[in-house]
Amino acid sequence: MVMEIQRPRGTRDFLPYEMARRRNVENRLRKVAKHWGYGEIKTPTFEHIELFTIKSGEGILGEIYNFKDKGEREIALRPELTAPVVRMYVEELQRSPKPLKFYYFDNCFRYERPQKGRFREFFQFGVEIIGSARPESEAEVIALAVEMLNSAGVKGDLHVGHLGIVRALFKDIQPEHQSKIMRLVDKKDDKGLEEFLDEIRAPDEMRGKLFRLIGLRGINAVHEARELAGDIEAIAQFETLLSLLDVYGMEYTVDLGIARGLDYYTGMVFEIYCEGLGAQNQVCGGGSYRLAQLFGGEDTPSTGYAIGFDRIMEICEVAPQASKRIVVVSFDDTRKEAVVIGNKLRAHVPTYVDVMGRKFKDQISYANTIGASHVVIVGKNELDAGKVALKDMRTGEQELVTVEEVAERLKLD
RNA sequence: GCCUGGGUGGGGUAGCUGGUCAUCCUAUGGGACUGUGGAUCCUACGACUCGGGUUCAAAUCCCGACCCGGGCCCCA
Repeated sequence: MVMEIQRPRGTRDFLPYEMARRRNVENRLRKVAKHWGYGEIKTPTFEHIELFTIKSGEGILGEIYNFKDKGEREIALRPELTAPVVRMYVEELQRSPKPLKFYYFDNCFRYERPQKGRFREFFQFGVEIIGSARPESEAEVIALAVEMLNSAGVKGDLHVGHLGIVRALFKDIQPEHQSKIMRLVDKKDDKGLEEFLDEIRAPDEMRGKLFRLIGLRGINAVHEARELAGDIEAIAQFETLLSLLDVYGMEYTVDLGIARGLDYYTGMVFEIYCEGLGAQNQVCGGGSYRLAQLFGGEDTPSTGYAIGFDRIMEICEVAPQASKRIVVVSFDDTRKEAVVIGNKLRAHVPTYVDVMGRKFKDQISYANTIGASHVVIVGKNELDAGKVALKDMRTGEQELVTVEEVAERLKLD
């Protein structure tokens, strides 16, 4: 008795139909990224674990898939792709012309409890723009994210915030306390936040401003934020960003309560939410960050985001691209000719030739079962005329043509 | 990590107040119809997630593990 081996928890097999859907959506996203001038990159599936432990934040740590390799190195399967991209930049691209614009589509790994829209191996389609701290690049990145989602037929709610504004309030507090505060803000855990502020004896004035600030929403938020935080650089930049988003024609909600789970964000942050995903309603998240310095490079501002590809697949209604395919059917005395003809047709259109030793009728029946659009009949009668019979499976009509004509008519665009 | 619902052939199901050989549909292989598909008929294949426990007897009751779904947390 052998044990049946199952796939590990939180992983998936993708069958042909689902893969066709995924490729379809993937190609749409790629096309948009390409047209906006972003170049595809690929980084290793695993990295040294420090790359992710340095600055990704507590949240990520417990979720990392890690192991020691045979050379005793601590290795981690990547839980996300921003850190690897910045590592790559520091390692080999610091002296290239700015800004650098990259996109990637790859699998990531997190040890979490699987749920709807959440897996242990999942796919992110992401974008990073490196070398610009300007609101122009932030606006472009956000617009690109929305455009990509649109291309997949996904409509989401865009929320935009700015960590620099909130952080300016407590710039005198220790960094560890700051990130703890941001986490509480992110969770919208007002009670926990109050308790923590008590604990570190935060000044009353700051507390009041903080609570009002993170509650700010909508168009007047910037104006009110200025009254609360003063006329600081971050607000001016945020204001410019918002006006640029207007230029792009974006619809958005200002939300200064966005904090994000990864600790490396420093400026603009945004999230896009969608219906129909249960608890995992976020399909895209990103912002501006500074990571290069941490990885031994020069301080370099960057902006990026990642789209939860699997979540998009969950809600978008994209079907696989209709695939043409034909079946070559033959008789016992024409099987070899059928192989030759099948080979010619394969250069132009997906072609099936019987490999089951089936009889003529069953071959046609099979063609019907797999939804072939056409059948090419290779029989003695047809061959004697130097032709084959092309049968349209939908109409049932059939005509005598040459192999070249079949190729010409059915070839892929 | 926490709370909650659930696991019967490849897919979908009946049985689940313990008791013939576990039901039916579908899919798949083979066959009949013998150079023209979807139908029909015959046939083959194939399951109680795993491990303990209770019992004369467990798919059925109990416990645990594993896996799946939903929620919390976190995040994409």
